[in-house]
Amino acid sequence: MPSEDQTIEIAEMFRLMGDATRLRIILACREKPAFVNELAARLGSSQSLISHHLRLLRAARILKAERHGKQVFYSPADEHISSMIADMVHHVGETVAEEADV
Amino acid sequence: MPSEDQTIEIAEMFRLMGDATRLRIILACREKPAFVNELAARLGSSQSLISHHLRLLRAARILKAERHGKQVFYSPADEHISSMIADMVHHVGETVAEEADV
DNA sequence: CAGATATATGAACATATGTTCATATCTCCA
DNA sequence: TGGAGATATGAACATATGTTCATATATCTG
Repeated sequence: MPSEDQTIEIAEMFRLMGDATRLRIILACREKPAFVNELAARLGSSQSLISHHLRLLRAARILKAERHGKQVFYSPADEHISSMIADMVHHVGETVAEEADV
Repeated sequence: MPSEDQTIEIAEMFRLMGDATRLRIILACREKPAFVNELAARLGSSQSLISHHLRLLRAARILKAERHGKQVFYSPADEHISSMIADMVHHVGETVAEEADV
């Protein structure tokens, strides 16, 4: 059993992944790391919204940022988190398949 | 890449795990499945609060409920989700250890 | 340096969410 | 059947959160 502090930290991690917009950003970076404007375009969201969320994901070390001139390049920072999301993707895919079988 | 619907479903799963009270309930059931009143006592929360959260966890098939007379027994329903949480517990434990090393 | 481009940030707002309190529902037993 | 115990549920409330708009900051180029 995790400590109380760890429990809160774990919940915070899950909470960050628990918003569709943020999850899309993580998935997008997983598929192909990109600059902020590219992410905004790919996800069809405003630059401001993406940037606000990127800040949270960066602070939680889920994504990392590298500046290249005027642009900032975002990519997965935490492979463990990243593979956990992949695992959940797999899980949901399976669950849907099971339900379809019935 | 998951579909839009799947993305929302995945986010919803993470969101459910992203609240400290709910996470504590899941962890408690993982450690030792129990009746509602036991869970409330172990977590030091009100029966009402626990029950509200149990409803969400049950609906998401993260926990399952079995009635035994007047009491209702809750235990993990989804082993995959359960092991994913265990994985996150491990992850946070490691991260803390790494930071301590520095 | 001035302007343009890319990103970050702050304020404001509407909505979602967790918690509490009161009460309903269900189950057992005298 | 009536009452007590265990759980579920609804309303109300305070707070947290996601989004937008406006604007600041940073970087490059002429």
